[in-house]
Amino acid sequence: MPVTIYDIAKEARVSIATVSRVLNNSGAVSEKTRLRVKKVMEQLNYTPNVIASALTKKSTLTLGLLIPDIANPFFAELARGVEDASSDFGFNIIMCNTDYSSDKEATYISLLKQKSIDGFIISSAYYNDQNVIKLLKANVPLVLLGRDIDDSEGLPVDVVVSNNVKGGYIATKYLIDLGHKNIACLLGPPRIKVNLEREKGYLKAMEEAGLKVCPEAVGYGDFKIEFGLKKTLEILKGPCKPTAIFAANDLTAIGAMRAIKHLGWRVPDDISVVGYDNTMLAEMVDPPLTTVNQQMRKMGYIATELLIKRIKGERGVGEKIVLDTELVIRKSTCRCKNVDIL
Amino acid sequence: MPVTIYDIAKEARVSIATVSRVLNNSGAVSEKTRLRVKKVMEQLNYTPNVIASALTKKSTLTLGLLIPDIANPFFAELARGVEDASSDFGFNIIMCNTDYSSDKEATYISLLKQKSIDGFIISSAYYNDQNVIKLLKANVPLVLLGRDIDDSEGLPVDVVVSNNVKGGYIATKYLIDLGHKNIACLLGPPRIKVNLEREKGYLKAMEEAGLKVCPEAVGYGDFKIEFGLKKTLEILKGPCKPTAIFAANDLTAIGAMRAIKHLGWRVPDDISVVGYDNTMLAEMVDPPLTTVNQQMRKMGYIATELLIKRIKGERGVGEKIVLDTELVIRKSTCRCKNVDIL
DNA sequence: AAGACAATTGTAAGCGGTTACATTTTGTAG
DNA sequence: CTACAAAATGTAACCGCTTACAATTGTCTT
Repeated sequence: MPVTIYDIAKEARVSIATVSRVLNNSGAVSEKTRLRVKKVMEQLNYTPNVIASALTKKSTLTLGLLIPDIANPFFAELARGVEDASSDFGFNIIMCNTDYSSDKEATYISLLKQKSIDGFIISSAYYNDQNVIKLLKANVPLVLLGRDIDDSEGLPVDVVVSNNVKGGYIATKYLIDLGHKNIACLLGPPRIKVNLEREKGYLKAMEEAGLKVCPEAVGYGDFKIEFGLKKTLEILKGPCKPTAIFAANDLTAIGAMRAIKHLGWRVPDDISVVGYDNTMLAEMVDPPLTTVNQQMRKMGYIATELLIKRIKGERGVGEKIVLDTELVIRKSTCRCKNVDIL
Repeated sequence: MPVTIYDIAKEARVSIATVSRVLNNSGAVSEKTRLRVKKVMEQLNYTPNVIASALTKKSTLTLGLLIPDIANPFFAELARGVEDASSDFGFNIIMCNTDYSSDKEATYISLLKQKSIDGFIISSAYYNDQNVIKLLKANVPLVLLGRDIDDSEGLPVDVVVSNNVKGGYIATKYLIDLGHKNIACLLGPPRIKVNLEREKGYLKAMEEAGLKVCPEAVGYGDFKIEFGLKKTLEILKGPCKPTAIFAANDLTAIGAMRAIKHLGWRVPDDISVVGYDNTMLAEMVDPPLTTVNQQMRKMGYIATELLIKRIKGERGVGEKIVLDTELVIRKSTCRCKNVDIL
């Protein structure tokens, strides 16, 4: 039913090889026949069948995007950047939600391989993600987005992340500069490297300022509101009595703010809160959240660009691109008033 | 390099036809050989090439999802439902952001057709979307998600939407019951049918209560914060002086709240605001937004289920499924205190 | 005008499966 | 033990396109 190169060939009185040549701008075709073939294609409203060409060329112009959850604004932003780049370069993306599960990730990967996708954009990697390692060993083109693995150096992976150590550092430093000395730190899952890095930044700032870290006031969780809420309640009821909280993402920070309000305190007057990510939520909560901005869309875009270049064979060794982070100061932070802690 | 049915056939001492039969559970294969072939597949770690089979079977187990913007939480939720269902039924989804542009939509559609996807989930349709009409005429399986077109009846389309008339009605009715008589209404683009429907619900509630609608207090926009902000400023500075605002999505409502605060009024004490969608934003803004809940994830899931059934030939005529909407009451609304309007 | 070489164009064999149809095996009634 | 239908298996064409290689045509030299 649909028109094929055979139809074009017949109508233009050439062989299918010639049709294929004008289709791919490959091989030598005289200008005269090229035009004739093109005209026939127009007339017959021909569109090439990507599946058929994929069978021999092994390229589907399709990429797989593995993220934990598209309903999470952070990943939605990344995904948007990825899709924008894909579209700009003539690729499409298949979106997969792994829900932080290695098994789901593995299932998707095997499915997508069967579909001959050209490469993977992986944003769900744990620091020692076996799925990723396996892909790399099998020499499958991929790029790590937002999350690095442990020994990416030496391997031909491109990694696009943002400067998490700096992010943790500037957030904490800002609180310290405001006079806070007792600062809690709510992190995401330790299996995700960014959390270790943000913690590192936090610790560095604390150490530089000669401040002690209260062990009960540092905790790993799961990046969700509930965690921020519960952990903050726990911390505030415990021995540490922090005057400020640094949370490793906006959702956790929002949970922290709720907990504070729930206990009858005020943000920022009694306790300052800094978040991380600068999702659209940050400017909408009350008070608007001071937070570390990551260039999520840009990260997604750049990662995809790199992957496509790799697929096209334009890249050899792997590279790690670190995008800058910066603090966006809003209303959830203020000078420390709680002097009884000093 | 990769193992094919030929390898399996040779190793299991059968023909490729038999291998294909056990692969698809089609045709008659004796239990004995079936087991033998399966074992060889295991041993050789065989995975079928979807592309090759797609060439003859014309099925790629892949669906196209067309949405305006994945970074918009509303569509992200829909997309999550869609992807969940796809995954449950063994399909994958290709995500496309149309940015509300018919041209972009058309481009994606033609690209995806070349890739032989099995069907479309379209959530970006204007009420008279020509792209959709064309697809329907070409008999391409598709389902409309969240947005209906004008004359979907009679055509073999499945449509999954939520009850927008009711949504507009209950939101407005609630405000009326709180004593508000002068209620503004901020709508999205009139080219999207849901806005007409929500307006219809609004008008119905107003009429039933015998209230007059102030023409300057009703306006179409673009579903964004900025619109809510600007339009609200305009309305509040105009002749209408409403005591409550019904906005056709949460972002617009948030914009309206900003405008109100900007003018030095308070929400809800001076002006009540109701939103629409119940995105996660609604519970995070200050004050938490009273809004109409739509079952977005469920909508996405059901739509995808229907599409897959249609692809499998299990459905004939089109059906329109209308999911219920309900009001979620939070803190952005209260009894009307502004008596000088009466 | 013939020969040499380059530029075009065509032929046919895949790519990895599916499937109609032919062939062989098996099972069972007579 | 035949005879014959049913079950199992094999053969080969095809899906729509790419591409190595062969064949043809065109251009220039001498």
